[in-house]
Amino acid sequence: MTYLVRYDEAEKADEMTTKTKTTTEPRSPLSKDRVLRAAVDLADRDGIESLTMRNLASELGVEAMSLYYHVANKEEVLDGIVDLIGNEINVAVGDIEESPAASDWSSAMRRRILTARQVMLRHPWAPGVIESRISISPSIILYYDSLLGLFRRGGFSYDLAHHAMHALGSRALGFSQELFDPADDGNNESDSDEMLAQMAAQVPYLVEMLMEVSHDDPESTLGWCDDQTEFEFGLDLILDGLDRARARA
Amino acid sequence: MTYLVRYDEAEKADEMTTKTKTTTEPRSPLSKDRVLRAAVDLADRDGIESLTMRNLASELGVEAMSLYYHVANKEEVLDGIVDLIGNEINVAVGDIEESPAASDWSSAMRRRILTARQVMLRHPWAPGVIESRISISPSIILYYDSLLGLFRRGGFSYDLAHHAMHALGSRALGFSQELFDPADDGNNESDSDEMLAQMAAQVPYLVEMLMEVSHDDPESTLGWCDDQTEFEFGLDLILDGLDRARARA
DNA sequence: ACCTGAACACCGTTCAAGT
DNA sequence: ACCTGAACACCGTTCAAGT
Repeated sequence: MTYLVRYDEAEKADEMTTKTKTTTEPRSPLSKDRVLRAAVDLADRDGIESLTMRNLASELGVEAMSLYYHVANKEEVLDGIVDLIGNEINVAVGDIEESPAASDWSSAMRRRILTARQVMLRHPWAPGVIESRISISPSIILYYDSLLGLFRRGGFSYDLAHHAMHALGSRALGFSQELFDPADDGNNESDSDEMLAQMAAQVPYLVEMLMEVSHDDPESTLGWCDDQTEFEFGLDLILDGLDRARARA
Repeated sequence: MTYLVRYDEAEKADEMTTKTKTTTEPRSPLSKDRVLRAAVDLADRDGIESLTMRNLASELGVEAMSLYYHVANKEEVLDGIVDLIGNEINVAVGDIEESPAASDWSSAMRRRILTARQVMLRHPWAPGVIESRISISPSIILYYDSLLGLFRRGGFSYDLAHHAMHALGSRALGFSQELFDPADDGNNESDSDEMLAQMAAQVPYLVEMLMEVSHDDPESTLGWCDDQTEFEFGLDLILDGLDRARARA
């Protein structure tokens, strides 16, 4: 009886593999890979704060303690899901030509980074988890190495390429954690004009700026106000600067 | 008796005000400000993971539940300590001349940002907490407004200044969360040569780069491998790019 | 007005025990 | 080999009660 219940719960989380199984084989046993994939799905669906060991277990139709047979602890789960995201990036980026003309390193890198960004937009929790990791994921090392290869074939010294990777920072992975989202001050548009007038005395430049510019496409926003347009502006600024530094060297 | 014990514990956390108090007055009552300052001290001393309501309370010689009389919840504590850091930045930045020659907006901003970075280096937990906040701190809004003023007086349109703030991202506050710290793979130097040889097949460029370049000053490192040299390289790259964009406009 | 004790609903994790 | 029940040491937080 408990058995059947467990089966039903697991089926929800993993319909496809279950359907193709023979009916006598009750459940494919848990594996580290299934645990990690379920963790990504859970974070995608309910947010990273819902990713607790207990929630993750129940998603897999299992008790929390069973997870510890497959992963050492929650840190290993977090390391693991970052690595899955890294794989997703590497697959997505795989289609992009590897050896562009040396003069064109910049647009090749641009395409890679914007592709990585597409992956991040599918997993909005990923930037935060990536930044919380102590050791770096193997798949993301591979991604970095591919960027480094582009720099090298584009004529960068290792020294400059090293600076370049640092200058890109998290932008290399397609995101830039923004710190200030004027749209997210908890006001709707109607009362914001009044609000702005009151703020003008304290932060005159900010208020004037907000009255002139505004964000347009909320769909492309990743967390704060890292929207597509701003991301590309910053990215191109850096890529241009790097190309000038390369030409100078 | 319990009374005296409480007094002694609290004195440790706040010697100065206690010393100047009359001996009949036992304790200055808790206040939101004292709670927040104790929270900053605790995070500075023992790390942000030690900042629990129970730890914070005992630091103040009080029970955890007492804190809730002064702050609504832990989120308010975190918002509050970020605001304290913002104040610290504004004080440190206050000495810098406000109205440089228009042509010199860049070096004036550079000084401000590197000053903000000094504050961050004193509070290594601050970047993480800042990025975790939903609403922005008033003191940091003030800081942003001062940067915006520099852009404006330097000849930037609001539109370009807006892009510029986004391009700077967290660099405006003096940090850039780095994602990859090759030095932190858990190896000491002796076995790393062997290690590198094994990695070479998978990530050839990375290995070759690591053999050529290395980080030198661990003192200037903020968390990952955001060291002073790399931070300034990235910052100058962006500031240069922005100045070119301004001249073009 | 300010602080507390007891309790609640959560965490991650250990360990001995089940099949 | 794989999973579990009970328990532990922590969280943040509520609420009625103390002074």
